[in-house]
Amino acid sequence: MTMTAPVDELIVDAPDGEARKVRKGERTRERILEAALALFARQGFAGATMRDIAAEAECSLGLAYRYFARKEDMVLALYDRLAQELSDEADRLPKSKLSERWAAIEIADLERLAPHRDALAALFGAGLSPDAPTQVLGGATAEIRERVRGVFARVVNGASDAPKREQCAEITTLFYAAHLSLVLFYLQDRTPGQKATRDLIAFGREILGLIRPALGLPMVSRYLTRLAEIFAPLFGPPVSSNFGEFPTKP
Amino acid sequence: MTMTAPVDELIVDAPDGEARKVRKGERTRERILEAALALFARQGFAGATMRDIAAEAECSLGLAYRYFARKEDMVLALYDRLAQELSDEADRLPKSKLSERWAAIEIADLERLAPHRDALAALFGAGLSPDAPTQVLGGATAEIRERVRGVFARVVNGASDAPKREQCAEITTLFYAAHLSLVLFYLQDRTPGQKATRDLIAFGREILGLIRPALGLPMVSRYLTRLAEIFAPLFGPPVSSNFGEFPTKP
DNA sequence: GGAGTCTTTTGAACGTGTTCATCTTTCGTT
DNA sequence: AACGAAAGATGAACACGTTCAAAAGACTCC
Repeated sequence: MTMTAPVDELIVDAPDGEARKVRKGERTRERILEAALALFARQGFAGATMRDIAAEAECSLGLAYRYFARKEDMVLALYDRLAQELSDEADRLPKSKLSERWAAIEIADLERLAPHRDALAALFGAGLSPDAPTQVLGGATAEIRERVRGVFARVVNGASDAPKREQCAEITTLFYAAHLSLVLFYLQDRTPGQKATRDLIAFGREILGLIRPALGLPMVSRYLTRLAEIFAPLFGPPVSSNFGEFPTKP
Repeated sequence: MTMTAPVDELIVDAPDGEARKVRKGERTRERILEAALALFARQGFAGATMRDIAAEAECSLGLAYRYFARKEDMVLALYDRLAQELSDEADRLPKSKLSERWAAIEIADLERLAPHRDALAALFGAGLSPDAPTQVLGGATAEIRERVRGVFARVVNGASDAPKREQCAEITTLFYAAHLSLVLFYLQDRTPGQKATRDLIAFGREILGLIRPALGLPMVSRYLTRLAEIFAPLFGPPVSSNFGEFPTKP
């Protein structure tokens, strides 16, 4: 979260108009990330070698590893960025019905993901293994998960027909679960223009609108609680993470 | 599907009581596969190197690659085997209610998967990428997919309260989609004894029992049809596959 | 039993992700 | 100005998955 404190965070000397206020390494990290993302887009995740990336960023191979311990961490940084953008998007959402807000945010997310399908698939794929260093639902990604969860929390709470407080948390959990499934679906969707995924979102919107009035019923409410309780442990307690920390090596 | 015909399939000479009726390579393949699965179980998928496997199978590194073009193909062969076993299991299922049969087959499957979580996670993970050679929903796995689909087709059709014919195909598609999701859930389930997954199956069984009487309603029926149509293209047309073919190299 | 062909097997070599000991630069302190 | 430590950067080296040319063996047919 917070960076391991370097001797001083920023130097406000400002020799020229713009940069130099941040640590040099931070700019290097950015340069490497940009190079990586450009290459991922151009030749795919597997097709872009770490040596290619280093060359594109005009640095040595070893330096890339100083800022990104694993190749997938580069995609993780991208995912983090996309999640932040989505978070902003959620704030701009009109105060309409729950079903509309849900569909809107999912469409917005998929549009954002589109240019990076290949890289994201690699990230999710690598994160599937139970002992993977960068697990999708593991400790290293807890911060991002929390951020994405926050997106859905605001989608739910800000709706014109938002359910009552206690139920909002459950719905948020279920929305997050649905979101993960949707992304996986999307990554496998080969239909032109990802029509299947769009249809699925439209379907979800309809069902959600249909179901919304029933959320107050005790029986429905009880089932939702149970389902949310089943999913909750998988999204896990926010184990302490150190993703995003600034490297400080001995 | 069918193996590329070798000059002669089997020699019925039978020098000793048992083997020698199959081609030598087939026995070698089996030996390598057993070695691989043993090592996967012992040291995990990533922990078992191809050199380890070759050593365990007492053959050269190159030979392992003659029978399994990729490391993941070894897991694919395991998955194929498990799918076959599940298919047999489906035939042994009592002619009970749909919800019971569904829950029973899922529990049976997860019990089978349990010893190979790590390896299967690697297979699914590697297959996530759109350009992966062994894609989960790609051409190379079409045969297995068809087999697993068949399992659910029999689960549905053989139920004491089976829906009417046309709807069975749709339900089968949806069951297959649910199955894939369930396996992914299971692979991420860290709760002791995979309690969350078991709870999820129990939940599904309840809901299914609750919903079953409504399947005949035109409105419900129409929604199911739509949903099935959304999923169908992802499971794809059975593109010609050559997984399992016997190698015949120039 | 020998020529010819198909099958099986080998091990060296390549490319890639990752690690690490080491060098250079930066910057605060005296 | 000089020193020393922390930050930044390098590239050789390693392990692993994968490829490939070629050897060795098995079998057919004459």
